[in-house]
Amino acid sequence: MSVRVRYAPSPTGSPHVGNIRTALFCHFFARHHDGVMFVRIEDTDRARTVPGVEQEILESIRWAGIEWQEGPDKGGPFAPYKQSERQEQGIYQPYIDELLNSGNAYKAFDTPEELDEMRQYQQINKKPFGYFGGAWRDATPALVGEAEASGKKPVIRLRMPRGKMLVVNDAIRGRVEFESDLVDDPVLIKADGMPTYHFAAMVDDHLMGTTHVIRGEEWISSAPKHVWLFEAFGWEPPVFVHVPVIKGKDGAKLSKRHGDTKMLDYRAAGYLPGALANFITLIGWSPGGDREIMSMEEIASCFKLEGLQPSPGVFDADKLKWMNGNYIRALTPEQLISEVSGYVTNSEVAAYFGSEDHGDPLAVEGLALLKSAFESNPAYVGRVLPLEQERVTTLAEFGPACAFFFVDEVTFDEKAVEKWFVGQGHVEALFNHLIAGLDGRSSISLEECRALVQQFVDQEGLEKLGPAVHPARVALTGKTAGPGLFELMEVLGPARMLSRLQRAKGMIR
RNA sequence: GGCCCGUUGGUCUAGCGGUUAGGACGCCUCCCUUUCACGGAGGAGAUCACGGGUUCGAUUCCCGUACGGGUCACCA
Repeated sequence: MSVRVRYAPSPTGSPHVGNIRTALFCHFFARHHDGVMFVRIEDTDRARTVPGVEQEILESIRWAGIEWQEGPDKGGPFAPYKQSERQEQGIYQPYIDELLNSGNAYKAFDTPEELDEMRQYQQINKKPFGYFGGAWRDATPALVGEAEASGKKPVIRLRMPRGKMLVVNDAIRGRVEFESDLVDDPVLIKADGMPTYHFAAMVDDHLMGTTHVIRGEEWISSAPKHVWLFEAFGWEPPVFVHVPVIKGKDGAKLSKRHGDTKMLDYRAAGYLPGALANFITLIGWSPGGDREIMSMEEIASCFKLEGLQPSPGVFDADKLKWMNGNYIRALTPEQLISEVSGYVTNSEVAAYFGSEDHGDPLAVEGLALLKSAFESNPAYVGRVLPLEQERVTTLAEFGPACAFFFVDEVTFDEKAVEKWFVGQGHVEALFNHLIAGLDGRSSISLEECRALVQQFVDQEGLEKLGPAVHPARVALTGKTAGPGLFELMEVLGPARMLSRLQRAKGMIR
């Protein structure tokens, strides 16, 4: 039987890295088995559905490099792939009727207030919480008829069995047992007529031929309800795969408090999708052995359920940065240019670094400089970028790192000026030497730059390059750290260097 | 609180009865070198949560305990 997995997000909030990791697992599993991955939108809660989120979900998984064959955006043999539409088409009706007729479901007319009271009572008396019968599980037909006649809108609940051991076969944990007496009767159809997750997802999983249900660990405690539903229908259940949650540095479930959690925030922050996808699939999954940096293809080819971990993992932002730097360094010059130009023109980037949570004026400024340089002098940018490639860990860092290439007047670092412009007797002579060598030229090669500096070193009888290189770098960039001096000189060109050198001369003390 | 799941250096992990417990991030040292970074070579850091078994032998198997997590909605 060929594998069919579903990614079934609920459009109630922006997808975060945990959600996307689940989607990644679905994708790799399906691809590994040449199976099908489909997306199904679980929007049965009308009140909590947030407009636009469905698009964000699709955009997030698309950016992550996930491929799906069927979904709300592309249709498929089991369309529609949105539960609200399936409900409108009456797809769930015959199944709830079937359950009602077989006695596996019943109508309950409790009011929310009555249920509240019940829960309070259970809490005070230290009883298990939940609907274990209430007033309606065993109500007489007469009573039900009466309630119906009075116009009350009931919910429909699943009648869980009593005195039975419910077994969930989890692909990661093996056999997990639940005493049925401790599992309460879940609502299948709400009073407004909409199905709940418990009902719609299981019916759809069956109807859509789902072979494996890959979902978050938070579902494991309701899994016995799902298993029973399949049994009540006489259907073959799918294989359940409950993947562990992702935690923040403090050990609590990843949330907004931990900084970025929205998937697309990482795009705005300058992460490459391949790096992010690589990194998050390694939380809770391992190919075995030492492999870490892997392309989507590589992961798909060796992805096995056995590599999935049962315990939660912590999201280590430092390691993500390292991995992203790795991916940036692996970019060809052409890829580098296209990645960065796409990045700086993305409006969500400026918004991200301008926001209160991630405010970073230096990034905003540097990225704006980069963006306008792309417009005015793309060839120059193309030469600048490779010089910083191995020095950044995110696309955003190209902004501040490259800024000195694009400004008319560099910003001098106080300490750098202090160290190299003060009390260094040879610096003025150095600058004059460079100015003389640069004057009148339209361009200069890396080797010519080296020769020019070397010439001064020889003239002055200096033992090392340092005393010439360091002041020159500060004069040209304002900083003590950056690309190799000769590389940066070549790209900067004579004209820019001349004006910087002149200005720096005035700062010698 | 009930039920369920988990527990290898700070973090992600390899391991699947016998290993000097391996790798990666981070940290430190050194090398390379015109700085930073990259790269390279080392280092510190784990009584494999604890206590009992099983076994000739347990990080690996079983049972408790502790700790952590998940879940107890007409939310998913």
